[in-house]
Amino acid sequence: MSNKLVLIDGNSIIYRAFFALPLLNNDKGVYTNAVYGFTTMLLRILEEQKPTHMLVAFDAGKTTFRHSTYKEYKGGRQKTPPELSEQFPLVKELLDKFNIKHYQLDQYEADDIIGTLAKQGNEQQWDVSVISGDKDLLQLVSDSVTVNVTKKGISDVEAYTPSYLLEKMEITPEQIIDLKALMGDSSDNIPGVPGVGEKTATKLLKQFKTLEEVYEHVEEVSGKKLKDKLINHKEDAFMSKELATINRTSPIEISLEDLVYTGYHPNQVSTIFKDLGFQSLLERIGVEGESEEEKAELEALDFSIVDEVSKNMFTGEDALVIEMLVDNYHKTPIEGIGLVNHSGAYFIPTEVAAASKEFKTWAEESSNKKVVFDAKKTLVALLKHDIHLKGINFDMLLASYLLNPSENNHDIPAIGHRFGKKGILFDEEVYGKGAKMKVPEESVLADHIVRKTNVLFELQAEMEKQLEDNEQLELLKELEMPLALILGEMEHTGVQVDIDRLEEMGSELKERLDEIEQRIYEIAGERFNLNSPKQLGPILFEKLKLPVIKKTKTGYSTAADVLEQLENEHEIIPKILLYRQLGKLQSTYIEGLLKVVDKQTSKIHTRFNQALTQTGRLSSIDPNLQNIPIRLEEGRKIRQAFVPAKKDWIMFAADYSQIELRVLAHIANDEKLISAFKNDLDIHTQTAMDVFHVEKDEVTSNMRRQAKAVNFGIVYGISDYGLSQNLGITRKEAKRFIDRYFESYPGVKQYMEDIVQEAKHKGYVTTLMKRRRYLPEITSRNFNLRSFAERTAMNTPIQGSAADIIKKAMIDLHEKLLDEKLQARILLQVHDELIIEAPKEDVDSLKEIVPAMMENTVELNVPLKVDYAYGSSWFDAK
DNA sequence: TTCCTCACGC
DNA sequence: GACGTACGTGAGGAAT
Repeated sequence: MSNKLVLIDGNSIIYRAFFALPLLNNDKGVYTNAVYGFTTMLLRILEEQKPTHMLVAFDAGKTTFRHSTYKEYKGGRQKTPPELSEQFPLVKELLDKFNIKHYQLDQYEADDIIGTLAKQGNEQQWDVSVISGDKDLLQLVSDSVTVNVTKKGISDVEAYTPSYLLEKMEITPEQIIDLKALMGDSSDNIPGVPGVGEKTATKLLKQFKTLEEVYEHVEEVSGKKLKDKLINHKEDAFMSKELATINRTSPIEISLEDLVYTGYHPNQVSTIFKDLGFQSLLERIGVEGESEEEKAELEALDFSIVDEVSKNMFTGEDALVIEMLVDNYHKTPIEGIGLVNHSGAYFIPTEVAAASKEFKTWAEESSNKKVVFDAKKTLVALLKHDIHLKGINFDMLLASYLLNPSENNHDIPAIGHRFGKKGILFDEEVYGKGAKMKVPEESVLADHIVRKTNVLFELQAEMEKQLEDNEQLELLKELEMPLALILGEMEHTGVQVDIDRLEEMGSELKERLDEIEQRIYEIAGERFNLNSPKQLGPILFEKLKLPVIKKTKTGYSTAADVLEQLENEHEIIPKILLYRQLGKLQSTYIEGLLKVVDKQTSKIHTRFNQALTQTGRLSSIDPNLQNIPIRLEEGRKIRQAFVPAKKDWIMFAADYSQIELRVLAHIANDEKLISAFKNDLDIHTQTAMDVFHVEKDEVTSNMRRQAKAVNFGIVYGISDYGLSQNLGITRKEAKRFIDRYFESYPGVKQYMEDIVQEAKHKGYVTTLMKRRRYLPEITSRNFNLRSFAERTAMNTPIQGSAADIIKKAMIDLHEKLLDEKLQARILLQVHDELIIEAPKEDVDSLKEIVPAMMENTVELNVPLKVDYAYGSSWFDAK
């Protein structure tokens, strides 16, 4: 088998990579973009070329033998940026891990090392491949030496063989040197002959073959000016030739045999990849058995697998982890339980804990403090085993969320890594993912769970300290943690669903949908997949020749706002809109809800995600009960299926009226806005009066609609563009509305300006209850990123404070219902409203209690106002 | 699986 | 003047 030698021009590739890629850095703040680019290139070469011998050559230092010929050689170059310099040692370290030789030689450049070895390889008739970003190296091309030059960026190379070179540049490899001699090279400061560029040089070489020949026959050169220049700069030309010539007999101290390459060990490489933060490359090197390997590296952790729980395992300050493999803890079995405290670490198999009286006693005693990860999940999971967990003292999930909501991974291993705890694997590494996910054998499972519990135990103090520094400890302990328990109860209680009612609506819908669908096919003259915008687009805009209003990345847009503009153009449009509307009801709400109803109890148990949104709001999943239709009557009927769990009970719904705008009035301390709310005016009408400068009775419904959209925009932090889309007006008009709004409410304008400054100064904004949102992009030079951050700075204190308020109201109300010994219970929260179920006879009490608790939970300089209603279903509570 | 488009709520 | 524009969840189709 013939040998394959790969020679890489290290400097050239690293420079290319550095300038081609954005300035990435890893979690330690080390710049890695050039290393990353170099590594991707390296991996590709290893895969594609399968070298038997390999070397990466580097330039040695400032001066080379060429400087004695011409001291200006490479003069005028920009200094290498420090962000790049620091990456060279990293590349060399990386090469060591790959078992790839690298070499540099004093007074010589990488080119010369490569030239010398390429020549040796050529003589041995090896297959030689050179990789560089520099076309100078093309002089090395021969039948057995291929030179690969990176094209723009580093992702692609162009392989030069003698014939390709001839085709592309119309010259031979040897002539590359002559070409350089004539045209020079500004990047290396090689002078060449002034006025001779690539075109002229190529022409001359085609005619005379070599530089020497050119000068021997210089009289035959056509064009007087060119001739004169050649004659006048003869010395420059020959010096340039000398400079451009790669030395193929450098005094290197290595031989071809030293370059033997036998492959790398993925584990050795994976360590440095992890240090550098090259997660995406780990897979590429096939670190499959990573969990096994990694585990071997983890320090052993002592723990016992418990077969009987005993009192003396507990200290009264214990970390507890309830492990489940699937996120839906309402219907997922517990895989095992971890317990760590000052005196020991334990793995308790689920059935051992479930059967243990000792465990239940410990768990239910509130004076036993528990450190947990995700109090709500822990609580709900144990409730299913009839264990009522009390005494939760710290919730790491919520703590991590409060410290930085923009962190999107809050599981224990991720938090552990962020806080420098390395002795832990990610769940995915232990359990696998997707179809390959499975429970490992008990010893592996137990080890992983105990490690997690250990991280939890060890990090509590540090995280509390950080929260304390941020003045957020109260937010955690007095707001989010108590709320978690209430949410847990709400989820566990669930909402009763009238399945028959849903199915009835479903079959009605099905009939109507079938009918509309058939009618649409008739009008279109063909059958197609109506749910596919990709298929619908051509039908509407090609076959029926409707005007194209908007395009998406993949074709014509058929979104509702587009179709609405075409409503009167063709009879098919309203039918499609109706089909979409009803189809949504059918698939998401009827079928979707039926899928998640507990067949035994006919109840739905959503999960409120308390550690997700950037503003502090909750979200609801599996199913989402925060987006049940209400705007259109047809959809609103879905709410008829949400009913009280018990006979003679009612649904009671209470919602804050304009809570965000009231919060804005308070935070901005805007006199006009405050007085509008103090006088309990219709805020949209008031805004219309102020923006359009009209009296109350002159406000038309259209003016009010526009004013409402402006208020909406203020609350949600949308841009002039967003407002223009909302109102179907131009961006300029939208901007005028916003300007007028600010003229009317100078306090609001001042607040908006101040909060942006504050965000720039501190790097974050806060809410009423000290929730934080970091906005690093507020200082970005990118207009979009910065604008977005600015709008976020304005909006988050408003939305976030409103979220704080309703959260506190839930705690107050929950406590009050207990105090009053009412059976009423909160079922759902939908951002500004609470859904409660209660016995009929509690209604009078609720009418008093609920608004009172919600309105008085905080005191602002405007009143909070709560509206309420009740009835025999959620639909009727309107 | 993952991405895109669409649609529902606040 | 560019850029791509409140936050969420979920369904279905299409490309991988």
